[in-house]
Amino acid sequence: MSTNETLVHVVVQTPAHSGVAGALTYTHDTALPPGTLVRVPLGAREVLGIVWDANDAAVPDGTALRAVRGVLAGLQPLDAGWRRLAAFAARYYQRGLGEVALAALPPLLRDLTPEQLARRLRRKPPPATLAVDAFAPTPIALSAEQASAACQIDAQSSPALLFGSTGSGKTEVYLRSVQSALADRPEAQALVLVPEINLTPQLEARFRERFAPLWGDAAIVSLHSGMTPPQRLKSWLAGHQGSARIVLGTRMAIFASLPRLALIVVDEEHDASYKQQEGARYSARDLALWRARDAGAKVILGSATPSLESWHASDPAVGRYLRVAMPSRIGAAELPRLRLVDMAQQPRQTVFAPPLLAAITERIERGEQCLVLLNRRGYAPVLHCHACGWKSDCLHCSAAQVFHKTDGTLRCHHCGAAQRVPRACPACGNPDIVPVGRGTEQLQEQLAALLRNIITPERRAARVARIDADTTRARGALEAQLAQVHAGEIDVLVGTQMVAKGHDFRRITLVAAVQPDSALFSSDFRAPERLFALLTQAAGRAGRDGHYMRAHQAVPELWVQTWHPGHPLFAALARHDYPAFAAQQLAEREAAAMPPFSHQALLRADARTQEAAQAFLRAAADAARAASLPGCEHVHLYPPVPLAVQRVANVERAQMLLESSSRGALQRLLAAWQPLLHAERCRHKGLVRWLVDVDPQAI
DNA sequence: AGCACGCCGACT
DNA sequence: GTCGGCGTGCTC
Repeated sequence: MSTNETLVHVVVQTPAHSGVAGALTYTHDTALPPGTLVRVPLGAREVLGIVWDANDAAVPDGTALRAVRGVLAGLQPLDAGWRRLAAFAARYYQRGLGEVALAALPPLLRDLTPEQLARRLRRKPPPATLAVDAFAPTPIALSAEQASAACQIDAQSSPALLFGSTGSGKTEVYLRSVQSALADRPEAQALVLVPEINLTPQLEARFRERFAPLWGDAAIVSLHSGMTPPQRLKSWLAGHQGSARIVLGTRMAIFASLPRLALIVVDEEHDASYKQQEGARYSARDLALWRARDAGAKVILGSATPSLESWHASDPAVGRYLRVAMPSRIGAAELPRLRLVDMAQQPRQTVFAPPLLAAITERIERGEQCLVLLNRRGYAPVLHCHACGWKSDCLHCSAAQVFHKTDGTLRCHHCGAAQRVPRACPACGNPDIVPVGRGTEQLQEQLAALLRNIITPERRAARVARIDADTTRARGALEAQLAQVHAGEIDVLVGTQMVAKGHDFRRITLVAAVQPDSALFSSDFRAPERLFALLTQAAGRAGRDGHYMRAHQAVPELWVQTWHPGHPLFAALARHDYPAFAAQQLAEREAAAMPPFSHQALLRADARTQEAAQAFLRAAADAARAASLPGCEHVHLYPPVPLAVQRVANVERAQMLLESSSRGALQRLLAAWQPLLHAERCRHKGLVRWLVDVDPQAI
């Protein structure tokens, strides 16, 4: 190394399982500030890297240092706040720093040479399309509740939990908060997270309408995985360079580079989609709280059915978050009335109980719309041969292949394997194989048959449509289908939970959940919480438009078919009493020392055989105890168990639950365990991989 | 994870 | 003779 060369520490995308965990050391002819993006040689490749603070980078011995190949000049270095966020996420979720930091950048940036990036940056003159002569945004009159909520949130610096029932106008409060956070500080930025890609367009339209006249069209950008790589890079750069003042996005947007972050909004904060389920298994909601605190920004979590974690944190006795309630629907719209159908009182094999069918019919005849929910795609979850007992089991997974009648296939929803439906039983040749159970396809078919003689006020036959992941696979398909519903061309909409979230259907007055019971007695302790949220959300689709409801003298209803009408969950649901439901659930959780009264992590192992997977987990636990790792005595290690779907794509899966009353102890154990797990891995052949899931959202 | 190097079967 | 199968092993 010549005297004018200096060492730089660079993180690159090295996987957690490789030996290289932290930063690698390179040479460069000048010092580079931390956060600078560089191209460096790595083995035979040249990869993107981020110059990192040099704290404790292990000085390599023996290996010859290589030189930085190029610097992505023209880009401000990623600031210290962003680097702290990446470092925290890597540490907390037990992944490599390089893996987390590089995955947080737009993919296109990883592939561009410095020259290509420079060209891209040059191509974009700052679009000063500020619509000076546009109308100032019409100040919408807030309801007293909204005004009070906005005011309370403004006055506090602690995180706010905006507890507002569906249709209470939470979005308007977000808009006000964004406005007040950005109005006085010309550089300040806001980040708004939504659970699903589907929800970004309507939210973006709302924000654009309000703020484009103030700050220009370029001030609002979206960031989610549905965008093309160039679009994503463009939005990311806009946030990084400060030209975007409002970034709307899904969970990945929590890692956007926002040097002047002043506010983070997490809409529908209870939604499970905020938890990443592969790679670094982060919770964007939890990171939002961390990032806001670190950046000195305000954070607002919004939900009609908050997660019990957030609800507990906002308990005045706990006082970590400020709880702000908005119980009323705006426009004097009523909350739906709950109609429970006791399936024990219905004829055997009932799909639609007669009173429900009558209610749906009545609504159609009045020109209103209905939404029917069933959380199962396809026609039937399994095909069965009564002659020999054959079932349409997937060859590669411990699950049945689902019968899709529309395209005549059997499909495994776990590994994706698909095949044509056999004409006869593959085992015994019996031509009479029958579908067992029901999916959305079948529901749509049966409803269409049951309603075929029903005539709408426009004197046409009733129409039943279906929206689920299968009908919305094509680009723009969901928008097209929603437009049909809005145009009144559809009378009954059958769908999975994807239609229960967020969308505004003005003419839907009845929502029905036909088969929600499985969640009542699930082994997952969060299942009731999720069911309550789903049914509340679904009910929220009905009767949102007070004007429409009054004009039609319509009463919004939520119908639930159940074998357990006496279940306390339904009593709370009927009263729209989330606080009572939450109090009862929290009491149970506290008694059983479950989250939020304890902290959990999962150690999962995937192997060729279930025995190998469990053997690895047992050996890992033994190693931890033998080494009496820090935190070990305060963490309970449960015995390894197979996952609910034990085998997927010919890989056997097992997991071990770790539980502790101390988050710190759990974190210390996991960190100290990491090297032992790496070492243990080599001794277990047949082991495919292992991974850690901190704060798992399902166990 | 990539991407090498490395040692054995069916093709121009 | 070589194109290519995927088994180990390394990346500052």
